[in-house]
Amino acid sequence: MATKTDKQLSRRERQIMDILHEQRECSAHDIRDHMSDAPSYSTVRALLAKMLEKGYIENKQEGARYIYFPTQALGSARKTALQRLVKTFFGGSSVSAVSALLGMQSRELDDEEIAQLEQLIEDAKRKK
Amino acid sequence: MATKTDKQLSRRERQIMDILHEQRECSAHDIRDHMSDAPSYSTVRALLAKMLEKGYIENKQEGARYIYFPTQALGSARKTALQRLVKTFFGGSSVSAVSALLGMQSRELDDEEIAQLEQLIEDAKRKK
DNA sequence: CAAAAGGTGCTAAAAAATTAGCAGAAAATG
DNA sequence: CATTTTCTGCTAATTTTTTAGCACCTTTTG
Repeated sequence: MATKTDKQLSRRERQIMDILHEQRECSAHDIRDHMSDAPSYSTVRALLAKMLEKGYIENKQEGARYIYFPTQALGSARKTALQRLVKTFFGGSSVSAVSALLGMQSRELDDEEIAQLEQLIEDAKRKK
Repeated sequence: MATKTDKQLSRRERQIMDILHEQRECSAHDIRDHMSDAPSYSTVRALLAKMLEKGYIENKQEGARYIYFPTQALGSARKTALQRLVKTFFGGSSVSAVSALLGMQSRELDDEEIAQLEQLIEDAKRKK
């Protein structure tokens, strides 16, 4: 079954989707405020209307205005994004991607994060 | 200094960039063959010409035809892509992203990969 | 409760992206 | 070495995206 969401997003739509994923939910104004090269408010609303229609996002009434949020659950959006990235930039190797992620980390990891990572490897070992 | 490459890519341009990143280098035909919903050959070439002009990609003559490849080095392209993804989908936490990466891994990791991961953590610890 | 502020829906114009087609040059082929 | 094939450069048309503006409704505020 081909959902509406498999259509590719236009440049502005992608920009708005990214903001919604990062912020979880936003009013039209919030979104505009997060756009570095923001167009007019009217434009943002037109884009949101189109994205609603295409099914990328949903909205809920909150007091006087609408709050917008992505239709796709965060978990699956993350998964899709990661899969694409690993395929495109790392030849499909998750481990390479992990390596790059840890390597580019500027600040040091704190104890808790180290522990988390060790746990993840433990899990991977046990799964084997 | 604002490079040409900071402009956002259009839908088709992004599609082609992804293919070039994945394949490293391609002829116009190669690219078309990798597009699932490919337009005409003529169209692909027009897109490539525009991307050349904007500086996203470069080409080299190989025998009769041109071979295209991304201007940005693989390493920095990876870094940019990862940073965006971590920011957008994981609230800036690399460790969360690593967790998701390892978690969604369908097949088990082999011994070598486990060893690599352990080494990465060692490095992170020592850096601290 | 009148005025102002802030929100929405709809419409239409401007700009950008996407597309195909044709003419000509270079290489491959018999 | 003529013919066919393959590629390029250029042009122009179509489609999609992006944009602003207007008219109206709802809430806030003095």
